[in-house]
Amino acid sequence: MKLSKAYEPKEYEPGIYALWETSGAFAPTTALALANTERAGKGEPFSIVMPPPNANGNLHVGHAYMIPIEDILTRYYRMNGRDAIWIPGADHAGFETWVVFERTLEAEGKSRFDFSREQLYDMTWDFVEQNRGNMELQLRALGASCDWSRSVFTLDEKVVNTVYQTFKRLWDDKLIYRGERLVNYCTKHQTSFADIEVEYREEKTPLYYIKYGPFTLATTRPETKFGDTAVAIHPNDKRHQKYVGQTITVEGADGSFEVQVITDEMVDPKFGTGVVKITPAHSFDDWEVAQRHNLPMKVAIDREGRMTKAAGRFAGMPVLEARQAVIEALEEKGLLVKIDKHYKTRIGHCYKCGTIIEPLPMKQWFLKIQPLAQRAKKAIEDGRIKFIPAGKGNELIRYFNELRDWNISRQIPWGIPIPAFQNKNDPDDWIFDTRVDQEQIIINSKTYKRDDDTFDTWFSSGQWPFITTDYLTGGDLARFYPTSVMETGVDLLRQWVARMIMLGLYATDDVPFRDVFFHGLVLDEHGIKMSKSKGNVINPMDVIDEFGSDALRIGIVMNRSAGQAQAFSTASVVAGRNFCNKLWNIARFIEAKSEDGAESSAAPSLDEPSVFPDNLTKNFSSSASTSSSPHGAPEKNSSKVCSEKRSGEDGGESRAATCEPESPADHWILRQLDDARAQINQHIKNYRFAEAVDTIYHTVWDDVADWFIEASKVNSRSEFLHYVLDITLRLVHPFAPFVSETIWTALHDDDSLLISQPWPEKLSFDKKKTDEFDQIKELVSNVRLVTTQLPAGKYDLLHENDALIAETADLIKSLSGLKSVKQVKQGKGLRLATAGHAAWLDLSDELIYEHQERLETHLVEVRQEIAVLKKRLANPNYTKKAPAHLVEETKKQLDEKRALEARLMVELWVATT
RNA sequence: GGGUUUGUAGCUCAGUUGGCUAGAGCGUGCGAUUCACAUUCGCAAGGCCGCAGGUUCGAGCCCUGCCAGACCCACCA
Repeated sequence: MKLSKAYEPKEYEPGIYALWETSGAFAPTTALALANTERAGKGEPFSIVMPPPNANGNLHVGHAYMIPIEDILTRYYRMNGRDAIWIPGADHAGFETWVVFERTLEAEGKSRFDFSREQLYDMTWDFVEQNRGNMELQLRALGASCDWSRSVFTLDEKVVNTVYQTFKRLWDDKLIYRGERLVNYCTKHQTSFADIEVEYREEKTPLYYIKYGPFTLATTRPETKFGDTAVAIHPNDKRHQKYVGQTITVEGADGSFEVQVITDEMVDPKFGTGVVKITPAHSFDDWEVAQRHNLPMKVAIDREGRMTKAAGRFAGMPVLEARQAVIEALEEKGLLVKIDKHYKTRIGHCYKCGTIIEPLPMKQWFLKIQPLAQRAKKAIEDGRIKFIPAGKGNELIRYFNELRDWNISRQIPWGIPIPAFQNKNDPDDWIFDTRVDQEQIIINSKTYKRDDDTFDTWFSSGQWPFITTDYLTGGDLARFYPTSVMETGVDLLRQWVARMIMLGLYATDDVPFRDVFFHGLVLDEHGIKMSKSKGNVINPMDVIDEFGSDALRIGIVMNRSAGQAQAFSTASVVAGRNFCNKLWNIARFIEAKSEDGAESSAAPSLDEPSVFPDNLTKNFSSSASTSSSPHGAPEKNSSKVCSEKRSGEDGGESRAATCEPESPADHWILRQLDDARAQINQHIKNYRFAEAVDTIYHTVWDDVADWFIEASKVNSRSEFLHYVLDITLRLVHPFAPFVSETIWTALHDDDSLLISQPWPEKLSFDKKKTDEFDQIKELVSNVRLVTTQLPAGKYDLLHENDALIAETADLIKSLSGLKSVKQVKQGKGLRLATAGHAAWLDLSDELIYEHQERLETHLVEVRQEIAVLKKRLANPNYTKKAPAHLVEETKKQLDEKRALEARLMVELWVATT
């Protein structure tokens, strides 16, 4: 029985995930940490909170980058014995979900206004509940090793309770206030938006020049004229000074009205005519001006986007219609001077339905932000939060400085209701009360009516780290706050990360996380932003279906750096798939080897995938695993110690195998693995995931497969092969968890899981032996380089009693594809330019002659390098100022190059003689 | 208007505080190979590191200017 030739991810991934999940491996203080007392408590707890994906949606390709990163971190620190948790979540995605839900209502010919708030809330809840499972299944498909038992939905009771607690505290601290402000209002969705939720588009819109009392002014919105309460000029503008301070009468489209003439810096004398009409209720600029000058406000547009009574005979018209009608009326009256049809300006749109956002005055709940912002700013300046990439911290500091009060109300039912009630008889009397399920409450015989608004999603999301860890209530997860790292997209820097820092510091007196890693946008293959309208969206589930989850993980993490928007590359996913297959075949080879070496019952059984994973632990046999069974089976093939240290009471928790290296190849591969281990440690610590993947990729492929396994074909010990595989699997696991676990469970007949194994410790090896293998490698490369240029055929390698070559003759022969390696009295043929060892390729004179040109080229190159090095050393500034070790290094290089030159000259001399 | 950021091989991208011959994946060329893997193996070609200056013993990396792109923010009627 054999493993299938190629790794088939689909056959194994769901089963493997189920094994992890049912084994409890995702929980903090894992079996590993508990069982390994000497490892437990190593370092601080590690925690990461998942940015909750939309409960109602599907994961997109951005998640396919985010989840692997968070998973790599979690698996890595878990294997390192840290008390590690990754808390998943699901987002009710207030407005996003609301839009989708409202669309289904509309499809049924219904409107939100047909239902009460409670009904709408319940309907939406059911709607989300129906769809919620998908998202979580997709997270599993990506291999997310998060602790599902701790999953938090953004409308869970504990979320609401904490949000109310925070709101109450802010209220008591006088940081919450009710204010009339201009808000960005979508007349279709009937809700206001935060500034960052408005999508500005550059558009052509006519600029009308109209007569306005004694002035002519330019406006794009003549219909708002009914809301004008002033007209402004720049303080230094000489042209209209005589009117300043006066009240003038303006003839309009529907009768005349009076406005004051004021001066304000905001007016650009060079724009239009240098005169601006001020409409405080419908323009953000004008609102500001009105605040400064204490101007009255007239509302000309209502929440439906229609003209109010103030518009006289235009009342009830939609805005755009009114604009046209007003212009026609002005033209009739001779008040229209000209129209600039080429004028372009930026117009705000609802980012969901595209409706033009109407600035409207509205009573809203506001959070006084600056006290919170300044504290957050200081925390960043003090370096209490580390940003990756670092520049993002400075960006936040600037943002905090200019941040204005935050409108936290939304006019949609799908969200957390604002716990505030208004006295029916005194509109200014608001009280905090959490009985939001009641429309009105009576307190001290006064009737209070509920505010029907809900919180902005980011008000609750902003508290996510301390909510999910139950920090305020002191649950058992409280030890994980502040969380170790927040991993999220650059696009959420302001709307989410900034708010978590502000609210975290406010509510807990501590930063919500130590590090923030920002991932960039994943673009399509050509570097274009993915969008449904462009039809270039890549569905991660399709990619998994075709290439496997591990392949997607590797492919997407590879060649990517923090914060950068970068293209998705199918080629990289293919590389990832091939990598998994490579690892798989390494395991197959090692299995086959131990089969060869095993005499009797020791046959390993690598089962057909079709039976997998049900018979997972049964069908992959015992003796195939490292030579010592838990019951102490005798070791074979080696007098050296190969043992397995196990810990845990009833077996199966964790194991650390060791096996002494013997051959140069053994020592060498241990060094390579140890280097990889150390490098990955550094890379993970620095959040350099692409480099970490690169390291493991090349270690497995180049070192383990291409050199060590190749060498093992000549001479191998099953135990040591398994030992190498064991370490390799551990190193691979955080990056390609499925394939590594599949192999692991296949090789172990107990219940042990790779996910719970310890990360490799420092490996020891003999440097002399590793050097020997390096020399063998160099010789082999040299032979390959020469023979690949020659006609196909087998050649003989000659040496004059070289100990290493003699000892490893078979190995060299095999690796180089030689006919033989022979010891001779006198070397002849082509002398190879290999350091430290004299060896000749026994070639005919013609072949040597053909090789001559190559040699000459090589010699020229080497001589050029020598010249460069000599020049560098001849420079007194270099030898004086450069660090000593670099100068030494250069000298060493020069020596090496000269030696090489000498060898090449010998080769060439032989070739030409 | 302000800010951030990018420009490195045919393509997509790495290159950490300046320091060995600037790397990877894919692609390309030549060759090999039924015995772990064609999702294979070996070898190679391919780079004025956007342009021009500057600092330095030394610059892909630091500084200045320019060219080209991306993104974010902002109140121009």
